[in-house]
Amino acid sequence: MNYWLVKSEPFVFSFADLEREGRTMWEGVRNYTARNNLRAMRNGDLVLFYHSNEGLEIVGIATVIKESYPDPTAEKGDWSVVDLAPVKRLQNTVPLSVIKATPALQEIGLVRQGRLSVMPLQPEEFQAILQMADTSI
DNA sequence: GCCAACGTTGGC
DNA sequence: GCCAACGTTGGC
Repeated sequence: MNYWLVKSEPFVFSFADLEREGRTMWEGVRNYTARNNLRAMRNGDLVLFYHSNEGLEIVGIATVIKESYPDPTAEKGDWSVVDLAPVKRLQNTVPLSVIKATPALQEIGLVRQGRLSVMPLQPEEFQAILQMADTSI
């Protein structure tokens, strides 16, 4: 089991959209590091869902339901997508400001590499965030 | 709206 | 292969 975090601008695609649609193809990643992270995802991995630009907080948990395949929206280049489904909304959302103020979370990509849109999480980071969210799987 | 961080592109 | 110029992301 691996743990991940993905970012989405909620006015483009929000966690509520994911819940409404039941599943989604995580398309449009055009960064090699992020793409390689998508390719390392396995069915059943858990994915925290972060709202960037607006909200600036982790709002929910998703899971990988289809491992990487070629991005049909890519006109050129070697890009990948995975399919995600919602697991549950967090009881309490976890804001970036709180994450930044939490010593145990100083190493996560959200803090260290602000622009990366798909990043791995250490199991203990994932668990710490769930605890802060008062949420269990 | 600004700007820092960082990735990509292209000239040499 | 280096590096300057440029584009994009995303927090503030």
